[in-house]
Amino acid sequence: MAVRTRRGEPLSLDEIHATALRLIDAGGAEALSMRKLAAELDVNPMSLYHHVENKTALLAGVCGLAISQLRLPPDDGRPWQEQLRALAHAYRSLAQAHPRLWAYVHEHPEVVDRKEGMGAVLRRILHAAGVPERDVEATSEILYAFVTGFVYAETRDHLGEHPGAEDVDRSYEIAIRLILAGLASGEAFDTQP
Amino acid sequence: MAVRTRRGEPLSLDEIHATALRLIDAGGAEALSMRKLAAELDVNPMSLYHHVENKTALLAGVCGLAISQLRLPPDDGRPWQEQLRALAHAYRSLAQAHPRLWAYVHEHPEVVDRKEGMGAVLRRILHAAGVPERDVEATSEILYAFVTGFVYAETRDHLGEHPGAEDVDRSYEIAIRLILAGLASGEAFDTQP
DNA sequence: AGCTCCAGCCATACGCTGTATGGATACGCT
DNA sequence: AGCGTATCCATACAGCGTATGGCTGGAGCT
Repeated sequence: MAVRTRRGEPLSLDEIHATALRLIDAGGAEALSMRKLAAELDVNPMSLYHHVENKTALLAGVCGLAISQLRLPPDDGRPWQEQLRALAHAYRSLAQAHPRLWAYVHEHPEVVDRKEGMGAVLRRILHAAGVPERDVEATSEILYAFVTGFVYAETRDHLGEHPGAEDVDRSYEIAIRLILAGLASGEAFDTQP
Repeated sequence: MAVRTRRGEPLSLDEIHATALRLIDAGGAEALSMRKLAAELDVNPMSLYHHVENKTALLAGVCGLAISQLRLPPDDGRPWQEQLRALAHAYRSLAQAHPRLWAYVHEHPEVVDRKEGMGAVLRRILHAAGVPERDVEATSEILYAFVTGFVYAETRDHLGEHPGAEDVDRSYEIAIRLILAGLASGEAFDTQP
């Protein structure tokens, strides 16, 4: 079952994912090529294809690995405002841990299943916030878009230059409060009963 | 000055931009290649480089052409809410006119100068909305991120399947109202004087 | 008229990409 | 002993952006 490889140990999927993530962190997803990855692993490029279907599957795997790190806030008794803050914070932390990978995620939203995990928690919170039932789904999509839009822009800028973490955090605070106040007002949902 | 070309007329930058936009509308920016574009124009690939520095410059040109279509709402006396709606609407219309090109714009924000046009109008409106001076800049960036995030998601989904334009417009209405209510509340800006 | 200049166009080539195809190797199992 | 199979590798193909350099033929000048 084992073939004498030019390196010691045979390849493993985890090792592939880990090195791919390293390369992406260093140079972005567009700097990742199967050949460079193979070189990094001291392996023939084609060997990768025995562990991974193709490059997009590889990238999906790496993204899934990162997403699985997301720690969703539990449904404790805290007010919905705090729970929403916690959820946004968890998402933002994830993005900040691997900004370049997250750029890829933003550009390929299909790798993250919004129906799962995150989406459910978000809908629960919106329900608690008094959003009318028929608008919970749409509002969930909207807030997801707002947060991803903000975090995308933030991580992008952050890669370029460092404008002072204080300003950034203040911006983040303003953004969150805008959303909370908008939700709390209830003015967004009263077109017809 | 003119060389017998394999087609009749010599190439022009406008013609290049127009056909590039057509190809992008049809298959997205990633389906645009210099060779395909040249074939479409019945010209040798290298001929393009006498009118365009390279591919990214070409894409920037096409984007700029689209962006120049943006009709910024004038500073009439209307309340800031309506002006903000108008601005968002203008932006959204632009994206909907060329969704696939806009996907590229979202993924390469550097092609659009936020300091210019759009940004100035947005800051003016926020000022009228009573946003404290020191937070106008940050809030402008935030709203820009919110709107682009929403429009990006919307145009993306819209490319996949057609979930009914009514739902989409209702979502858009909710999103706008969320922002307006959040701004109107003033709760986002009272950390310290 | 003859000259140069050069804008516009094209042919060739290089290094890069993802991956289809098929062959080599070496272990576990019967 | 021999087979199945998991893993790895060599070669090759089509496509990409573009560097380099050569051709052509009108414009402008002497």
